[in-house]
Amino acid sequence: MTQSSPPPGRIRNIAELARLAGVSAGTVSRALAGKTLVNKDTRERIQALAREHGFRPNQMARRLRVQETRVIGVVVPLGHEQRQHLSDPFFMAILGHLADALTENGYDIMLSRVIPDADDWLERIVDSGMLDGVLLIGQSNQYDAIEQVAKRYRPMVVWGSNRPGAAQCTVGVDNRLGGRLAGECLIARGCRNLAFLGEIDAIELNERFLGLCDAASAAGLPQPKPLHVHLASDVMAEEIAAHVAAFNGTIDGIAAGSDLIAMNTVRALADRGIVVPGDIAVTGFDDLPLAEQIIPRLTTISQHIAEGARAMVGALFERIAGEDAPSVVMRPELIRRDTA
Amino acid sequence: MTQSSPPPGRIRNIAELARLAGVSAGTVSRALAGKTLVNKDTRERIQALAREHGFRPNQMARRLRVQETRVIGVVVPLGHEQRQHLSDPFFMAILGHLADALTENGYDIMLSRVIPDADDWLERIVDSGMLDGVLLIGQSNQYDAIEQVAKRYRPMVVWGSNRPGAAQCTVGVDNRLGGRLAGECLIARGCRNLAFLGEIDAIELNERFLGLCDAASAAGLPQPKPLHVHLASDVMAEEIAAHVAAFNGTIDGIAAGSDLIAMNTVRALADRGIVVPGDIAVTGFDDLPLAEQIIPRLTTISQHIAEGARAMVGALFERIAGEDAPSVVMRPELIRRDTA
DNA sequence: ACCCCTACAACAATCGATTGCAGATTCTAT
DNA sequence: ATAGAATCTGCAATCGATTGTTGTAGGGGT
Repeated sequence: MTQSSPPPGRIRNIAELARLAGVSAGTVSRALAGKTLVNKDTRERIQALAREHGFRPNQMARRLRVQETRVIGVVVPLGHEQRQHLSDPFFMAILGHLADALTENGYDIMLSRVIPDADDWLERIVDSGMLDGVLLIGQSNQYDAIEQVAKRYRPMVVWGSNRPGAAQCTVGVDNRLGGRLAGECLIARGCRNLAFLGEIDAIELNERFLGLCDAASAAGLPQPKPLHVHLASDVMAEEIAAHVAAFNGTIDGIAAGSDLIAMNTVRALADRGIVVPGDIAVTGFDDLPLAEQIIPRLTTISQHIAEGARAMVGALFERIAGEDAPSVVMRPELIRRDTA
Repeated sequence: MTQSSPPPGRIRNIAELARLAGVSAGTVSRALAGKTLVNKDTRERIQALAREHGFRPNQMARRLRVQETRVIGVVVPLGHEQRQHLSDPFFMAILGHLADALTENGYDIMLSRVIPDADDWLERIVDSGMLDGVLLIGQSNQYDAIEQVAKRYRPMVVWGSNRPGAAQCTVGVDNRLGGRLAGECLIARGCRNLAFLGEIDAIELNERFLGLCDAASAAGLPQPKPLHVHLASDVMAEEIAAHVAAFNGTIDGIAAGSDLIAMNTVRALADRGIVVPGDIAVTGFDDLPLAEQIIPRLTTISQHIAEGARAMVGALFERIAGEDAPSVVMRPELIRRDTA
């Protein structure tokens, strides 16, 4: 608004500005950085000149020189499910919180949605020289590949499951416990025939399923049935509808692998006139904001996403500083609402 | 898996690899780039050596040199609503599609969530030297600031409204027409007292409201009431609940500014025992995937998000190539489902 | 008047890769 | 055997900023 005076001839680098100001490039650099090493008058004169010409130092050059990029890679590996979309609400919820925490600390975000075809996909990212650190959202089916890199590349934190003796620093909930909580909730309602809806190949969902089995056997119930559901949102709805159609009263409790799956399941059940939770009870997993905004409100297992995102960023900064942040395992929490 | 042989001493740059291979740095560079200028044997030998030592050229240096970064900035300006979160499902839906299109073309994504406090927020981004182009998601209340930059910086495309004579290249739907479609749908159902739920300061929502007014006056109905709703998801639900509580039967049709608002509205109405669409009809705006996964399925105005994202990326590439891609205005489309 | 110290600015090396140009080697043809 | 062409490879400049070191001018103390 107030500022105008279009730049006469555009200044492209520090050297040109230096010539214009009648000083050397080094002095301009220090002046723009606000260093006291350069005389207050010259400093302000140079800063004014830079402002007037709309000049800003090239960040690529600066970062190459200082060997610090202030960029964090946020990487979503889509190994088990290539068609899964970045718009998966869980990614987005956690990404939002990561973005908040990172931008507050002056870091930029490089977003990568990677399909791990070549086996050096993670190497390519961490060795690109473009990043000060990496946050991985989910382990997909790439646990070993991640482990390889974690052994030598420190500034990396992974959202996912923690296995004993792992080199990678993970943040996440105890998925197995979460699965058990869901199972116990369903069983307490009187459900006797449980099913699990989700993709068992992904390590996190697999553990949730195992937790559900724990709960079932503890109650002396038959082994829950795992029903496969792709994570790609376009086919998910049909798949779930097909599963639901095949129930025929054999199932009275469903633990969904995620809130998104739960939401689609409730939708599919309603389409067939099945009452939730009266006929079939349903639990979700994640506790997305969505879960309490829809009808009916989802009973679900909270992953404490906001807290987890903060923990990831905190751990990453410690590791960038050279310290050795440990993994974090959060306690999942049953949020009882309307579906179970 | 198969590859192992841990790198003996880590190679940090091309020069070290060159020494190891007994050639010059230039040759290594050409060899790794797969140029035929270097002998096939040496080329393969060097590539094998690089693979063995897990060496990858520093991208920062490369990009500085070739003056091309292969990074596109995706920027979300949060001017009118600083508390709005990146996890807004609309951002995320479009971001997902942008990410797909950009990664397919070999570009990386730098994600920025910007609160435009300093008036040079956009300059700082486009002049950083880190980006080959910029995609802006939403104009927020920064139309003029964007216009300023668009006059001199070509490779930028904006999701939002197109005003005649604008320098910025925009992609978006005709929001006013969309608003009118929503209004006409409600009126056709027999609604007589319309309300608009949304933040009128944002240019897009304002036009949707205007379109709703168009429909109302064309039908000889009173001016619809604009009811303010923050876009921050944590307060939105309460605000909407408060509006709904104040209706007392004075409103029978609601055009929501977005699907998210519509969803929360339906939820709030259900909580008060108000039947949708029987007592009050509701339309959304966006047509997120969500809209047909929830109960009840949302009647909404489609923004053709996927198509829009492709158009943005297409236009951006043309502009990067130096051509002069025009703005795109898409036709909004009424998607009739269960809420109106 | 002389010396020393401080404050400031210029010089030049550096970050790590790319690439135009020139020099060197090998090969072919005469 | 030798000119000439063809094919490689090395040298050095370049991208644009940062920063340790060196040099110089001015001021103050004796």
